[in-house]
Formats: sequence, structure tokens, C-alpha cells
Amino acid sequence: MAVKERMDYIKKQLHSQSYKLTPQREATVEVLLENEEDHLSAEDVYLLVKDKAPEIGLATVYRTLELLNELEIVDKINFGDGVSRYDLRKEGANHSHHHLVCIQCGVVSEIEEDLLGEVEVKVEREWQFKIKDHRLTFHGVCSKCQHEKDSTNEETGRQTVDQL
Amino acid sequence: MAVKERMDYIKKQLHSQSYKLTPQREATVEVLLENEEDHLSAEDVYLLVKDKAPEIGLATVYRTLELLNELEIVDKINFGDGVSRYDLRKEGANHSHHHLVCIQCGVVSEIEEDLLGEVEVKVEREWQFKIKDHRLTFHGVCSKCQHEKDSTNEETGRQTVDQL
DNA sequence: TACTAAACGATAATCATTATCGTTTTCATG
DNA sequence: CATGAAAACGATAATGATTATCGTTTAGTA
Ligand SMILES: [Mn+2]
Ligand SMILES: [Mn+2]
Ligand SMILES: [Zn+2]
Ligand SMILES: [Zn+2]
Repeated sequence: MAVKERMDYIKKQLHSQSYKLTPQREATVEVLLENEEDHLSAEDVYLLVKDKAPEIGLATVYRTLELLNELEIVDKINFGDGVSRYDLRKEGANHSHHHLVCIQCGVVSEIEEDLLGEVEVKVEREWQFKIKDHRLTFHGVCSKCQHEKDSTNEETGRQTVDQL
Repeated sequence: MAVKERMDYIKKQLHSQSYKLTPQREATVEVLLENEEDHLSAEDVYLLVKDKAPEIGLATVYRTLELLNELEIVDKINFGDGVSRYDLRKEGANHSHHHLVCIQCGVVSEIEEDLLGEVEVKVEREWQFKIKDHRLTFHGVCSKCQHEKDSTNEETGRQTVDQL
């Protein structure tokens, strides 16, 4: 529901830094908003955005994702397979959210709650390090794989990632 | 001090899986032990290991690092610059340690203490996720950069990494 | 000593990402 | 409205890290 509002907000963020919201950029942001729970690679975004703007080039997608990353609208993350993935920040969030990666089926799920509050207080105090952001990923076995034996990603349609 | 002992232990781990500790593998492990606080790329390791075994090939270094990663002797980590880095696990540790990355000077430092104990209890309980390992990195400003203004990595000799 | 599988070194192939360059679009200004 | 400069774009070449291939060497066993 908030898709329209969030698009407007992102438009404002771009304009406030005197960037334009071109049709290509708007289509790219739309794809990210419509696939918020996924973790799309640049190539993934490119294929999805072609439906909305068929003439777009892959280089523009890379440039747009890079720009959105600089503006801290998306986080560029890496799960160890060879590609960068672009993860829209949650509404109002000012830092990256956490992830759970299943080492059996490859599914990636999200933890929106910030679990690091106390930990960061301790790190700032004891290591004299001023924290600006964090990356936290747990590797393990998802609830589905704990029950169903085997289960080597039986095409559930959910976004997955290779190995550990 | 424990370098020799740790080498012996790694040798045992290899043998227990019926892998051989070839001269090339031994030289590679030696480099990792002698640069434990750094976060070397495959290329970095290759250059360092050439002093001990000049005839070694880059492919062998990649193969060895891959093997050590499978045996959970090293963790393959990624700080967002385009290369994988190989990080020896701390003595006796059964999971990856945490990192602090300075977004000003690029220096990477380590937190050996496990700060995630309580967090993991909560995640396992509330998300029904069986945790096997974790990756935690803080991005921020190191104590040195907080004091010294500017400071864009004035060649301190310490291992650094590009940008956020 | 002879056989077989594991490892190796050199190097070609892959593939994600970045750089280049000519063209198009946007927008301020006259 | 026309014009010129800067920002964006699309196509595609270049780069660079990693992986695959293949012929050779080494280690362990019969
Ligand atoms: Mn996410
Ligand atoms: Mn480390
Ligand atoms: Zn699973
Ligand atoms: Zn610093």
C-alpha cells in the first residue's frame, strides 16, 4: 500500500541531492519495491525491469543500483555466491536488517527487528569504534528443512542462494 | 608460539579426511598462520607463499584455500570490495569471529569475543532457525580516525579494504 | 618396480562488474 | 521557443577475480 508513498519519498531523496528520477530509475525502484522480500542481483533486476522499460540497458541498472546504494536507499549485500545483491532498506530504517540463510535449501529470510542494540553499545564503549552500520547474517537450517528431511530446494519459488 | 602445534593440528584435520598435507598446502597454511590478523585475498596469499614455495601456481592456492574453507579451518569472507578474503579461525573457535571496518581509513580489526550468545538464543527460539554459524561486521569510524581528522590511510602498513 | 588416484602448474574460459564513447534527454537561459 | 551544457543512457569493449581444463608429477599401494 505504501508503495506510492515510498516512491515519492525516494523521489524526494534523489531530488534533494539534485539527481533526477528518470523513467529508468523509477522502473528500477518499482521493481525493488515490488520484490522487497527478495534479494535480487543486478541481472535479476535487469530482467524484471525490462517488462516496465524494455529499452533499458544493463549498465543503467548497475548505475542506478550504485546510486541507490550511495543514497542508502538500498544495501549492497553478498551471501558468498559470486554476485552482489541489492536489498531495499525497510521503511524508516537507517541501517541494514539481518538475514537467515539456510545452508540446506538456500532460502534467505529476514529479521526486521534490530537485535544488536546492546551489542553495539558494548562495542562502541570497549573498542572505541563509532558504529555507523552493521551486517549480520546467520547460517543454519531453516524450520522447514529441520522437519522435512532431504529437501534440496524443491522449487518453492522463493529466492535462494548457493551453499554456505 | 603455538604455530607449530596449530600446524600439527591442521595436519591432523587434513589426514582425518584423507587429504594430504603437501608442501604447497603446508606453505599456504604457514602464510595464513603468520598473517593471522590480516585478511588476505587469494592473490595476497599467492604472493606471500611464493617466498616459501616459488614454483607454486595460483590455481593451487585457490584450491588449497577452498579446501581449508570446506574443512572450516578458514572462513571465506567478503568486505564488499571485489575480492574474497580468507580468515583463519581463532584457536579452538568453531565459528567466524566479528570484524570492525573503518569507512574512513579502511582498516579491518577483529573482535575475538563472541558477542552473539544471547542474540542467537533468541533467534533460534523465535525464528525456529538452527544456527550453525554467523557473520557480523560493523562499519564505522575507528578510534584513530575519530581523533586524527582527515587520515585517508596514510600508509600504516596495516591491511585495509576499499570503502563501505 | 608398476599402477592408480590425488595434486599440481600453466593457461584458457567464464562471468560479474566497470569503463568507454557516441547519442539522447533534461533543463536553465536568452 | 531555440540553444548549449550537463546529466543520463544504451551498446559494447575491457577488466579482473575465479573456475575449468588438461597434460604432467607425486605419493601411496600392490
Ligand atoms: Mn534483506
Ligand atoms: Mn578476521
Ligand atoms: Zn532450508
Ligand atoms: Zn580508520
